[in-house]
Amino acid sequence: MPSFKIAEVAVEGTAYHFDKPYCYMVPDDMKNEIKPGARVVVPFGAGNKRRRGIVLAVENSDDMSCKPLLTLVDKQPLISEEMLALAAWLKGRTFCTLYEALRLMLPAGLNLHITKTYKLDHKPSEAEFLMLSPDEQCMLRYVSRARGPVDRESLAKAAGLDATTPLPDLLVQRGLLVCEDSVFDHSPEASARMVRLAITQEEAEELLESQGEITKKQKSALKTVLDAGAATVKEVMYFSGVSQSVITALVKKGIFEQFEKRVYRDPYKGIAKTKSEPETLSEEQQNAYNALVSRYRSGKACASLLFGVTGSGKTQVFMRLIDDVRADNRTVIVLVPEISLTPQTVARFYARFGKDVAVLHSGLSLGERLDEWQRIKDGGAGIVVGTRSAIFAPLKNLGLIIIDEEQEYTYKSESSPRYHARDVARFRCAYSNAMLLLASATPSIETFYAAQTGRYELTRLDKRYGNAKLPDVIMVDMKNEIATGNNSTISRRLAQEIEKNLENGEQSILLINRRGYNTFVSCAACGHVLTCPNCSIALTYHAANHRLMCHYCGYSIEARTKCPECSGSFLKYSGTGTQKAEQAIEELFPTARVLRMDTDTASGRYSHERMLEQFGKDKYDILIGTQMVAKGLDFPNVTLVGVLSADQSLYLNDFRAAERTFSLLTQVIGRAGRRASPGRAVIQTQTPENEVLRLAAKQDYEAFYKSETAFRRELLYPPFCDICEFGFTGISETAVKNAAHDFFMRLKDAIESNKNIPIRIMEPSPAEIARIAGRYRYRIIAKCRNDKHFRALVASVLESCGKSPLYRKVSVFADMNPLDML
DNA sequence: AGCACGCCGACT
DNA sequence: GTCGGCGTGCTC
Ligand SMILES: [Zn+2]
Ligand SMILES: [Zn+2]
Repeated sequence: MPSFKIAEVAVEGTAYHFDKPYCYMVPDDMKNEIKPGARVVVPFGAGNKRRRGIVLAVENSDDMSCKPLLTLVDKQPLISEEMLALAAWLKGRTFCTLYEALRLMLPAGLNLHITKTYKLDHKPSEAEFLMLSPDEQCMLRYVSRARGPVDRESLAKAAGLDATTPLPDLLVQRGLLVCEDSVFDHSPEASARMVRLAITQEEAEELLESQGEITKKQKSALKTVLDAGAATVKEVMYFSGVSQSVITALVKKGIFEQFEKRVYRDPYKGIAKTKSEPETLSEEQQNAYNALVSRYRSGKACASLLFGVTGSGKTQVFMRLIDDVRADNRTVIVLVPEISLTPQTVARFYARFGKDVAVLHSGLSLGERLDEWQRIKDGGAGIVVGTRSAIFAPLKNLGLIIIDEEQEYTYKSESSPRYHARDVARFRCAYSNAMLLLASATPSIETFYAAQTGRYELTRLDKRYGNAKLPDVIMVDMKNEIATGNNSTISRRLAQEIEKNLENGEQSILLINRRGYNTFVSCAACGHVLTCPNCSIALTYHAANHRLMCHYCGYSIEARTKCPECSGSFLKYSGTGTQKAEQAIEELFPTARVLRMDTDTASGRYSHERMLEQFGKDKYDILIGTQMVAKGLDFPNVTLVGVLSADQSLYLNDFRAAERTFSLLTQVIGRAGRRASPGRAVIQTQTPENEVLRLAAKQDYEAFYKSETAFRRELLYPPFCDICEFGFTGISETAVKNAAHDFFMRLKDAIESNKNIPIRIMEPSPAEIARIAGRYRYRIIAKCRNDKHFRALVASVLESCGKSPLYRKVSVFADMNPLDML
C-alpha cells in the first residue's frame, strides 16, 4: 500500500475550539528536509488562505485526504523537542492555542509575514490600458515594472493614494491584476521610534500659521516636535494629545522623519576582557551556597527558595552556583524583573562570565534579539539573563533556573498565553532534571507555603550586609493631620524629617502610587466625575501637558473649567498624584533638588536608569515617584523614606492587596537602612493600627505570612485552593453579559455531571473596572483545584461555547491563578 | 475568525 | 421562478 509523509502542523489564527494539530501532505521535494520544529506555510480553510505554521511531528501514513504543505521555510528545526512538548503543556495549562504557545519560543524577527500582494494577470493591450483612469494606469505601470508581487501599500503610494483605496481590487475584478498571498521572511522594524522635523524650523512655523494645510491635531503634534527638537513617538502622543496615526500622517507628508535612536550601548563595551574573580563568601552565604549546591548535585529535578533580605548578597551565591552548573556543561537561565535588568546588573554578569552570557530583554532591537537568540541556540552562550520571556530561551541541557524577586507580578503574562514564568520554569526543570531556585525577601504566599510544606527546600540568608540596622518606622495618622488643619499631602512629621535630611545633606525617597497631578476631577455643582468616554475610569489631570488623561486607554482632552454635564464652572481637582506631590515638596522646600520619576518622566528605555544614577551620585536631595523608586538600585545616602499614602493599595478589592502592599512597603522601607546609621521611614495612613502596615514596619515577613495564611485558609484563597477567572469582553454590554451567563450555565452543567471535581463558582459579574477601551468586561470567578480533571472540564466548556452564536462578538478567556483581579 | 452550504422571503 | 437574507457547520 502506498505510504506518504504527513506533517502535523500547529496553524496560526485558530480559535481555541478548533485548535489542534492539522495534517498536511509533505511534497516530495521537502521529504528529506522536513523536521519537527520547522516553520511552514500551509493552506487553511475553505479559501485556502496561506497561514503560518510550525511542524509538530512527521509521520508516515496512507491517508490521502489532506492538503499539501506550501512552503518549508527551515531546513533545520528552530524549535526543539523539549519546546514542542512545552507548547502542548502550555496549551493544556493556559487554554491558549498551540501556535500562540509556539510563538513565545521564537524571537519576533523570525515571524514570517504573509501579505496580500498583486501582480499582472497578463500584459494589458493598448486598448485595455487606455480605458483606465490615470491613477489606474499609474498602478498598472508600477506593477509591470516591479520584479515580484507588489503589496497594497506600495501600489497605492505609486498612484499617490492612501492604502485604503479600492482601486487595486477593482483592477483584480476587471481581470487585469491577480491577487495572492506572499510570504516574506523579514519583518519590518518594530516601533520604538523617534521623530524629528524633516523640514526647516521656519517651514514648520509657517505650517503652524497656515490655514488648511494640516489639521488641528497635526498642528498640535508639530508644535510639540518643534519645541522638543526630537522626541519619541510616545512622548509626542503624550504632550500633544494625539494618537499615533496623526504622527504617521505627518511622517507620510514629509513633515516629520522617523529615525532609530540606539538606546542600548554595546553590551560588551567597557567590559574588561579578563573575567573578575569570584568574591569570597561570608559564612552565611557559604552555608546557603553549600545547601543549594548539594541539592543541585542530587541530579534530580528540584526546587529551592532562597529567602534572603535585599542586600544580603544573593547575587554572589547565584554566581557561585552558576560556576558549578557551567562546570558540568549544563546551562542556566536567570530571570530578573524588568526594572532590575539595568546595565549594572548585566555588567556584573558579563564581568564574571564574559561572552558566556546572553541578555534577552524588551529593549533590544529585533535584530539584536535575533542575534542573541541564535547565539544561544548555537551553544555560543550558556547563561541567559533576561525578563519573563527569557524562560523560553533555546538552551539545551539546562541545569539551573534562577528567578530573582520571584513574587513580582511581571512574571505572569497578562495576555494569552497567560503563563507564569515560575510554572514554565518548573516544566523545564522537570524535563532536564534541573534545579529551580526562587529568591526573594518577600516571597509570594504560595511560594513560601510550598517551602513550609516541603515542596521547595528553604534556604535562608537573612543577615544584612555590614549588619545594617532596620530603619525606625514612624506611622503618621492622617486623620489627625486633617483634624488639626493640615490638608497637605505631606504631614508635619514627614516635613520635619525631610528638613532634617536636607540639613544633614542626606537623601530622601518619597513613594506615591498614582501618577499625574490630580487623580480625579469632579463638578462642585452636580457631583459629576469626569470619566473617560471609553473606560469606566476617572480621568487624571496632568499638569505637565495641561490635559485630562486616561491611564487605561490613552484617551486625553485639554483640561477644562466647565462641567460637561451641567456647565457649572466649579470643577474640583482632587486626589494627589506624583506631579502634585512634587509641587507640594517644591513649595515646602524651595531650595531642595527634587527628582520625579514615573512612567511619564521615564519614557525612554534607559531614562529610569539614568535618573537613578544621577540620584545615586547625589545630584538630587529628594526622589519622588511611583513603585519604580522602591525597586532597583541601592542608595547608601538615603536615610529617609516616606510613603505618602499606604491606604489605596491596601484597601483594594483584591485578596492579594495585603500581600502586594506588604511587599512594596517592605522593599521601600528597606531602602532607608542600607548603611551603618539607621534610617527612618514615615508611613502616612488613615489606619495606623492596620496589622499589615505594622508588620511591614517591622520587616517581619514570617509574621505577615502567618496572619495572611490564616486569613486565606479561613476564606479559602490560594494557596489553599486555586482560582480560575473566566473573562468576557466585547463592545456590546448585553452580548458580553449574555455570554457570561450562558458560560455560567455551561459550567454548572459540567460540574453537575462531574460531581467529584471540587469547584465553587461565583455568579458572573462586571469586572472591577467594568469597561476598558470601549470594551465591557464581565467575569466568573471559580475556586477550584488546578488538576487535570478541572482543566479538562474548562477545556470542554471553552470548546463547546466556541460554536455558539452567543459568543460571536465576545471574546472569552480563562486565566488560571490571575495575579490581579481588576 | 472566514467561508460555503442551505433553506425562506420579496421581487423581477 | 431566482436573488439574497444570514443561521449552521467546518477548518487537515
Ligand atoms: Zn456639573
Ligand atoms: Zn480610557
